[in-house]
Amino acid sequence: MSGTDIAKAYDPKLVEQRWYQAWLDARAFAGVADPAKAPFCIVIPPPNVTGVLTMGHVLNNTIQDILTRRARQEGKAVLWLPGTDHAGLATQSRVERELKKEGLDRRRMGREAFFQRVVEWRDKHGGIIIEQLKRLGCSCDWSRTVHTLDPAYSRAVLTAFVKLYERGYIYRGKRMVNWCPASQTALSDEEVIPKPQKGSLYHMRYEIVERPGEYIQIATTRPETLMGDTAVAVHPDDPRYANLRGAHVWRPFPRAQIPIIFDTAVDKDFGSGALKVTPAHDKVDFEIGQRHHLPIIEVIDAAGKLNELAGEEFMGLERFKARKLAAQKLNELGLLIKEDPYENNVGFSERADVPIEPRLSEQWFLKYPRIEEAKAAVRDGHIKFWPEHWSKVYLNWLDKIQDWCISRQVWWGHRIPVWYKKGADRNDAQNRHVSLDGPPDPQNWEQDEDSLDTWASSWLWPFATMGWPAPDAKQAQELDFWYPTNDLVTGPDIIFFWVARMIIAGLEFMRPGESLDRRIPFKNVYFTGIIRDKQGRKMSKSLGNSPDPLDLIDQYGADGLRFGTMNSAPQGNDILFDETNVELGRNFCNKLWNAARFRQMQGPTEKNGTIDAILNHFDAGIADADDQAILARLAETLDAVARDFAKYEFNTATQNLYAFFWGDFCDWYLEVAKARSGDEGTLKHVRAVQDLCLRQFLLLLHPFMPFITEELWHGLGFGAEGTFIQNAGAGTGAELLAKLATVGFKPDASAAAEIAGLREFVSQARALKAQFNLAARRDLKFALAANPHQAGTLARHGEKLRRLAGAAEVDLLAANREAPAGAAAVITPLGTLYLDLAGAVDKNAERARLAKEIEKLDKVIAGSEAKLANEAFTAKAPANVIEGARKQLADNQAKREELRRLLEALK
RNA sequence: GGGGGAGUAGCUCAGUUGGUUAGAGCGCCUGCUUCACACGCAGGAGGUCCAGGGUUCGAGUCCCUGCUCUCCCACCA
Repeated sequence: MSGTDIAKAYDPKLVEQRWYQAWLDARAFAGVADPAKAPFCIVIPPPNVTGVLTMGHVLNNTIQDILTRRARQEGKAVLWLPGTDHAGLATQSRVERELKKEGLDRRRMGREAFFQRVVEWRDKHGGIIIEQLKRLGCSCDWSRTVHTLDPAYSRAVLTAFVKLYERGYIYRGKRMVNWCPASQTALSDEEVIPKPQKGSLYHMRYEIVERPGEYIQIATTRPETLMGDTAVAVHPDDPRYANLRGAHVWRPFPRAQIPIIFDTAVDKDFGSGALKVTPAHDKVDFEIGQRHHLPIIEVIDAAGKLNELAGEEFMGLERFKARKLAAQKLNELGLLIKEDPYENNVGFSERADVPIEPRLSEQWFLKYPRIEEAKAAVRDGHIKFWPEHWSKVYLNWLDKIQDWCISRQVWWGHRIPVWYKKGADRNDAQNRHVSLDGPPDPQNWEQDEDSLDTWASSWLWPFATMGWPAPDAKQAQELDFWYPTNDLVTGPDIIFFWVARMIIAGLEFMRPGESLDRRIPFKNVYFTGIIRDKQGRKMSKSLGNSPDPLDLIDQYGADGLRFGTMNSAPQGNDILFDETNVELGRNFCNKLWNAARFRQMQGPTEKNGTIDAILNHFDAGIADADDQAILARLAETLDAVARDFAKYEFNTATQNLYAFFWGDFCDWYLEVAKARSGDEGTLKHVRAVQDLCLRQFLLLLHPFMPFITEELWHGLGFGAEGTFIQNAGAGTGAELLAKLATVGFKPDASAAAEIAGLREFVSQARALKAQFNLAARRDLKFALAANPHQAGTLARHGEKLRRLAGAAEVDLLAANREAPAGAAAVITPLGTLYLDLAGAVDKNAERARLAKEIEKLDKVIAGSEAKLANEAFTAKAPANVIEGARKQLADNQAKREELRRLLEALK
């Protein structure tokens, strides 16, 4: 911006792209590991490379950008390391959908061809999100962008696998997994979404072998699995079945004897208290089966169809059709007692949205290392969680942690680096080869078909992005410099998926033998809330309730979106998204823009306006209470925002910024400045105060609104050519006051109170005018019966008061002079203010108003009197509280006296 | 079932270690082209701080009980 031809309204489109390009051209975001500076590093939670920006990303990345920009301002060596995630199953599913349209199938294409196809798809659709993050203003070091399937990163992932295998943490096992029959892969517990389903509870009966004609009653929702039953279980304390120890029942089809067993996992109070046990198709049943050494009979195959073990009638039948048929058969055999409607929770595959099938499968598992250390790291405060309460959730999970199934039947990912001797037993470790590059004689081996869970790659993010495990010389120095990283900013929904696992990985792999503080991956974890719509629903594509952040940027500007989002996001709370918040941010940009315009209209600003340069025009002799008050507020705000940063309270920070700039600087100080049109010296001085406020405020605001602050920083001449605002610090309140002291400015503690009084006075005067529908009039005469100690105030601030109140005159009444006849009156901190209406006052209405005010005061005074009359209060309350109460009482009493006098005068 | 979080103005939320008469933005009502800004200015209405106990001289704030909403985990076949 330059000269006087500045647009009336701020147009972010003209500014944002230009500055972002300038930052990129200057490599302003490059992380330089400068040992002379304190390190500050954030690694981005890698978004899905083919994803697009959501409001969740906006929240998350705005916070990260705020932290990194503030750190640069503080003179730290800053690295915000970006990257993307290959999102294994999600991406593979999308490409498979495309293939289906073309009539293709990944199995027929073969692994290599399919992988290549996904690579092409990724390269075509990937990276959009990176460009979108740039639109938001994110100051990542893009030259370091990492993708989880990059060669170096992939080697890190496989290295971790090999190391953990060698250390005995990884094993292959037949275990119950959440099998998705649609995608034909195992899912982690976290990828299974329980949904309430309406179905039936089938009550059936099995005949007791040892007592023909006697039956045991069993309830089940899944009769289609009964062919895989290998026992019936009851609770050992259940008196109804105590006499059945050692007994057996007849499984109706295929007809076979199966034992009655006793296990505490059975709920006595559910149904009849007897449970059919199908170890192959239910997690709990599998565990019971293990305890009782039951055989495992799989009757459902990978596609969710029944197999030959289920019997001829069921073979090939889809599982839900089989359910109907099984019920029908039971009924025909007279074994189905009843079928009740029943609602229960069924686990659904998050991606394919079909009921998962608990299924035994050969999988790779990780037994987590370092669990105790991972707990200690958070419990003992080496890693701080914000808000703190998430640490309970974290510790709770680690207490009940289960082995992690890390293999996925997916091709888009890191293929498990295990080879099996051709034709040999894969479960015999003798027949395996585990290494990064495979066996020397590959013709004799075949590699495991599975790939690793995506989280088994991203859990290495804080160090594998920096060159681990094979850093070159430069990387080694940087890893040493920036690890552990400072802050991690993420959603609490991935506290187990990602955060906990990164902690474990860091402790296991980084700097073996060194202290906990050196091995943890980050020092602070800030958990954002979840952005919801106005009805409190999670934002989702299917609901269509998620606004497109890019539309919002087009409409309101990136700064407006950022500020509005932060302003409405208190720490630890979910955010109900409301576009009016973004509007608030946009409006604030405009306010800032216009305050700068106003300043420029008063005269040119200096080039390279440092604080010292500005202070050349500051005249301590001219400085009055308004200057005192605004500079004190500026100093306060610098410190308040610093405190907010220390506590990660970004919404409090935006509120402090907003209140200072709009409420104090614009609403009061700039208005007052308009009235201080004395000599050239006064003008220069007042401009200097404005410049100080604008300069320090732009610095303080910059992390929240990077574009407009950069624009104004240069437009107002504060920044030298080729420099950026992110490299200048806002400083503390004390530093500002110290600078001011060098030009003879001494803080005056009473100034703030005096200005508060003036503001109240002006407000009262305006209200008085409004009461008589005279708000727009500027030719009215006021008279003030000043309080004794306020007589000088009017003299000092008369010009300002007249201008702000819109008064032609404010007469100072002599102590003994009568108030004008027929005037309306209001009590202000300066004294009683009369508005001369020359008899136009409705006396009855005025009396009613005064009486009402007196009545209100009566109540307050009565409360104060009662409190002060209470000996317990005067004996126990601290002196300053008692003093405050006394003063309040005295003030109110005096005010009431004056009101009574005014009432009397109206008679 | 286990563990969190939250109930304050019509809406979304602040409210420091308990201490004057509980605040902001939006919305609403009234007025205003006042020489930066109508994305603005000015004035105003609007509150049983979920309910009931308790601690205290004093509770929106601390404790207990209950109610409502919400999230996470484990899930009853």
